[in-house]
Amino acid sequence: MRKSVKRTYSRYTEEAIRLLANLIRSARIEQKLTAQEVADRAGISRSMLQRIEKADLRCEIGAVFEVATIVGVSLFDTSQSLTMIRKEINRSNEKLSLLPKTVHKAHKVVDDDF
Amino acid sequence: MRKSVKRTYSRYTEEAIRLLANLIRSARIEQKLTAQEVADRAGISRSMLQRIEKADLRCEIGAVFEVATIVGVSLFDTSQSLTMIRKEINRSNEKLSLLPKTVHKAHKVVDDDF
DNA sequence: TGATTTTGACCTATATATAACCCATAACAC
DNA sequence: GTGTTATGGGTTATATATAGGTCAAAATCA
Repeated sequence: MRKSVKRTYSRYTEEAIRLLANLIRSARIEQKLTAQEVADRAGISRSMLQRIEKADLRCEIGAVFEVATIVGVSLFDTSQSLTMIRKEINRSNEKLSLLPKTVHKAHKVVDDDF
Repeated sequence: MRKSVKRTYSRYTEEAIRLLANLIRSARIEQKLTAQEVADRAGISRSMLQRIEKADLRCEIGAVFEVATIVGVSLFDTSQSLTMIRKEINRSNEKLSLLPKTVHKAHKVVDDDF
């Protein structure tokens, strides 16, 4: 079953996406690309691009990132290139392999006997 | 009407989201937070968090960013704080106000009369 | 100015994502 | 080792996002 979904977001989340949306729109206009053009290239509908540029929080992250890539907005400042981002992925994979696989909370050792 | 959606993504998009997913999982485990805990805090289901950590491209960007925020992964290197990100938003708003509102392609001046 | 194009805001039918289960197994703590 | 919890991988009913369309208004350009 599914409950009706009503999300809340932190201020930081909202504004981060707001910034990303603004950057995307700026970049598109600077490059004189029509909304329809970008939508076509990204494989999405124009109405979807509208939502992305309006910072709609419920857009698919893949669609948003794809549009960002198309208009030239880099997602990670540290890694604007594919090779850079791959290095970062490798680093994170190494790190993950060293970390425990699961997180365990302390047993609920019923310590209430005093 | 709606056509069946089959998306394609650039390599860069895929790997950027892969990196983000890895960073999220690392951060969660480092902080000894259970998947269920993070999901609850983010207001999403555990299965959704699983998809986020597996770099599923079709997750809502709001949910992904919210989880990132919760476990402490900064979205923009340049702006880890709310005040910083707001400055960036202001800058982008100024920029947008200076840009043309729409993009126009050259008229298809039917120049085929020669 | 007028011609042309882009955009924003709707709407609808349908494909799809989602929450909430379940279960088996893995991982950890002791 | 045992006991406990976390996780991965499914399934299902339903809420919701999506593509695709329309229309009017705004913006650009000659």
